[in-house]
Formats: sequence, C-alpha cells, structure tokens
Amino acid sequence: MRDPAPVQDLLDWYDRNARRMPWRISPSDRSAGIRPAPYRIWLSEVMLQQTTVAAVKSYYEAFTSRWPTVTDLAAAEDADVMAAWAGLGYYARARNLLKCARAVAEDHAGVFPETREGLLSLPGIGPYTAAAVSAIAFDLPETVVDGNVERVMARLHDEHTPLPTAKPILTQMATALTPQDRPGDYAQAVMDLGATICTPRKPACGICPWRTACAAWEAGTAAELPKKLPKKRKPTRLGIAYLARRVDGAWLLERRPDKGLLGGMLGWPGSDWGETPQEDPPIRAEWREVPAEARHTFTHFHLRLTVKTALVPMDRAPLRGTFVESPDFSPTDLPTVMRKAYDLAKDA
DNA sequence: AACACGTGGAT
DNA sequence: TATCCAAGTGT
Repeated sequence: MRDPAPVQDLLDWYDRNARRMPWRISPSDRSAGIRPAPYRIWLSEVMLQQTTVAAVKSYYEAFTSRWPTVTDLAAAEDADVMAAWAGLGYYARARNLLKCARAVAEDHAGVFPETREGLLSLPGIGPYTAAAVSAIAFDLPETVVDGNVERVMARLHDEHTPLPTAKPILTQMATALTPQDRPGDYAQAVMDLGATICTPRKPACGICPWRTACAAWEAGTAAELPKKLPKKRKPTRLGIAYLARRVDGAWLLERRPDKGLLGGMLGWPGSDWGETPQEDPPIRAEWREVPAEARHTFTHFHLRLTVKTALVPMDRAPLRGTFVESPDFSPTDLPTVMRKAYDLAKDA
C-alpha cells in the first residue's frame, strides 16, 4: 500500500504558492486566525461555479462594491442584479443568488448558517458550495469536491472509472484525506494544485508536492485521467431576433421568463429557436435583414441568429416588449448572445 | 439519472 | 474551425 498523500506537504506548498485572489484574505491575516466574511466567500464560490477565476474577478469587484453585505444584496432590484451578472453566464445562478440573499436576510437575520446542512438548504448552494463556505469561511472539516479535486483524486489513486460514474469513489477518496487542522486552507490548496500543477493537459508532475504519493505518476497515466464518458454533439438551431429602434432612439426590449435559457435576462424579441423559425415580429414595421448572422454556442446547441432591424415612429405600439429610452439602455446589460445581435445591428 | 443551463480562453 | 474546459446546481 502506498503512503497516504502527505497533507502537510500540500499545506506547506500552499503557504508558499497560494494564488492571490480578491476574495482571499492576506496570508498575514490568515495566520493571525482571521477569517474571510461568509458573504464574500459565498458570492465568489457561486460566481466560480463552472467559471474561470479570470472571468469572475471584475464581476466580484463590481458586486462587492455595489452590494457590500448580504443585506444590501437582498434589498437590490432584480433587474439591477441580472444586469450586473450579464455576460457571466448560467443566469439561474443570479436568480438563486438573490433568492439566497433574501432568505439569509429574512429567515436568518442576515447571518449565513454556519453548518453544511444549513447552507445546503439555501437556493443555489449545492454540495460543493456548502462544503466550500463551511471550510473556507468557518474552517469546518468539510470536503470540497469540484472538478479539480476529482482530477487530483483520480490521478492520486490511478482511478480509471470514467466520470460521472466515478464521482462517489472520488468523493470518498477526498473525504478520507480532509484534515481536522486547517481544513479551509486544505480545501483551497487542493483546488490550487489542480488549477496550477495537476492541470487537465500537460500536468506539471515534476514540481508536484504529491508526486511521490501519486499512483498515476508511478503508472505514467496522469495525463489521461480522469476518464470521461464521451459527450453528445451539439445540434444547430436557427432563430430570428428583431431589433426595433424608435425615432427617438429607444430600443424595443423584452424581459425573458424566469425559467429556461437566459431566464430573467433582458433580450431582443424574437422567434423560437429551432429547425425552422417562424416570422414573429414584435411590432408592425418594415423589417430589414442584416447581411450577417449572429453565431453563438450554448452548452447544448449552436445558434445561428438572423438579425432584423426596423425604424419605427413614436406613436406605434409594440405587440410584445417595452421601449427602453436610449439613456437607460446599455448593451452590457444583455447576455452575450443578445449583445452579439446588437453589435451587428448598431452599425447596419 | 440524465439533461438543461453560458461564456471566453486555450489548444 | 472544433473541442475541451472552468471552484456545479436544479429538476
């Protein structure tokens, strides 16, 4: 039997190599026993779900500047939060972020529950985020299992069972390693290891603090783990977006329903997205087709969006949507696919 | 259990 | 250009 992975070696490595991030407190504060605010850890962890650190940074700064506490966020307007989240993707996160903030404000006196179970009961907090907040904000010995941890465990144990089947096995391996001492630093250390050394491609095994404990290193299989089941290929859907500009410069926009794709976000009125989209203009006008399509790829399909524009008089009422006056409209409030359509229309 | 749910960067 | 991938959750 191989020696267990040397947890202390990883913590030592982390003390020397911890990445600086806006939501992390300074090493000196940390060694003084100061903990980060649960609100900030929760916010950062929700933003980091399936999202890169680089993409999150500016959004995190904007949110914490504008809404410094969970109570502030709970009091925000839905539209303001959705606009601030625009471009970050997975918009259910923003809807659940608000639900969660309001639940904490109203049901918990503005204080986050300090147990994994309590956190798990809140909207948008699943097994990963509950463990991450417990460990990082409260220094509780909970086990975080994200994509990094899965990869590190698969390699450490040379586990060839493909994901997602392997998930319970990898979770068990991770749980067995979680220390009682400094569990918060340990959680971040494993994830940093996965993000910087035990990377998906070309892992830097030569400088890995766990190399000598790693079964995949010994077997020469690190780069091919974890195994994953093959993905289905994405179909292509077609659609039409209608960008109506009133003569005073106002744009015709529509709030999308809360459920489903881009739920709760602002967008251009349009057809359904499918095999053969039907014409469905939101206002009577002379529509002109922009001579290029907006192409966008979602998680599970490609979209080719035909963009149509029209100039309409002041007294014409729309069938759907609401005119937003020019000073109140910012394309940065739109999800990316809608901003692409705008970019094509504005100089057409 | 399997699928829906965004985006941008790297290769 | 195509594919993969990133600190997952809800249904």
